[in-house]
Amino acid sequence: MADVESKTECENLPVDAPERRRLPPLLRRAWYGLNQAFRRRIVHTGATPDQFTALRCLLEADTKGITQSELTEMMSSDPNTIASLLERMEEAGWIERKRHEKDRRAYRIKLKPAGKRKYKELREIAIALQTEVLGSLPEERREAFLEELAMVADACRVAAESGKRE
Amino acid sequence: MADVESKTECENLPVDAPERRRLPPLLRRAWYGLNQAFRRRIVHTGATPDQFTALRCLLEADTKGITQSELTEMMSSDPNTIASLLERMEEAGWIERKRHEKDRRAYRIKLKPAGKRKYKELREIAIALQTEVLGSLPEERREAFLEELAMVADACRVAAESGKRE
DNA sequence: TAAAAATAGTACTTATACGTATTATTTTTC
DNA sequence: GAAAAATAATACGTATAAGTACTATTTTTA
Repeated sequence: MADVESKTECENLPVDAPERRRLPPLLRRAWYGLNQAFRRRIVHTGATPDQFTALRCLLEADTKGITQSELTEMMSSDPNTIASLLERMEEAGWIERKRHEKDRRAYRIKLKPAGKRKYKELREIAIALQTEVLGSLPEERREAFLEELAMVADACRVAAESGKRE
Repeated sequence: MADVESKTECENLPVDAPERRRLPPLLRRAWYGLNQAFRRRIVHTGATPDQFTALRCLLEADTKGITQSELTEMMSSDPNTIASLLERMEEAGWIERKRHEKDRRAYRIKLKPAGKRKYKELREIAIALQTEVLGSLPEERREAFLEELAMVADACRVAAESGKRE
């Protein structure tokens, strides 16, 4: 792995040297910052960032209603986390869970009208924030950046899956 | 269906259309995936990803020892979270907290030898993972990507700070 | 088709995120 | 220089992340 002489000057430093930009701290800063900003902007609605993410996934999914497993996958999350998330959302009256007609182990999660209204309310705020944050990049770089971020995100998922049960 | 004139075809879709790449889900996927992968690879060491982050910050900081507030800032975290994190790390014998000699409200957090050893052990694994994930990008794009991610991360922090107490 | 393996979801646990309130101390202000 | 404001850390509460173990059900396999 140790190559390089003639590239940029940082290439001779270890990948985790404090002087270099490092992926994990940057991802952490970006995600925590975005999440905090969003939480603070929506606290008056009674929703949390994760609840918004769940509402979005449900709205964009099949109208028949997806299962908790499918939502877990869509949210890059964990079955336990999703179960308690949905429990609170059901109490709030935003969703309902009905037994799957083909597989009685599973539920179909469906958005209720109150959930759709809540989503619309939150979406405006989310779009404004996203636009604000992406505005920090030159416009001609935005699509390429998202493309590269998608590649990195996929690589992270692959790394996570590979270590699953060893 | 509104279609395109001058830009790329996606530019007429709302920024949050499911067909487009969207910053928040991508950041979520990347961060959660990276964190999960790292957690699974270090579980045998008895440490968690956040504990590693704290160890790294402490090691790279002033040898006199930083305060909890400073660590909170460095980790983009919260004073409460840091307090309980450090409590566990102190029990594990990796750090110690001494009263600050100038400001008796504050502590100086110092790495103990066991903490330094633990960090060295974890660092190898962290570097391998980071290299693996960044390897998903063409080499000539990596520095620019990190640069742009830093800009986005800063914008996220600014957005989070601006909504702090309103 | 009966036993084994896989899957959907829950219960319980620990770690983290972060909000509000409180205490101890320092800094600011009048 | 004393009261007011700010700051460092803690206590307590709720939400989320994710692991292990468990139940109920479905699918696979022998």
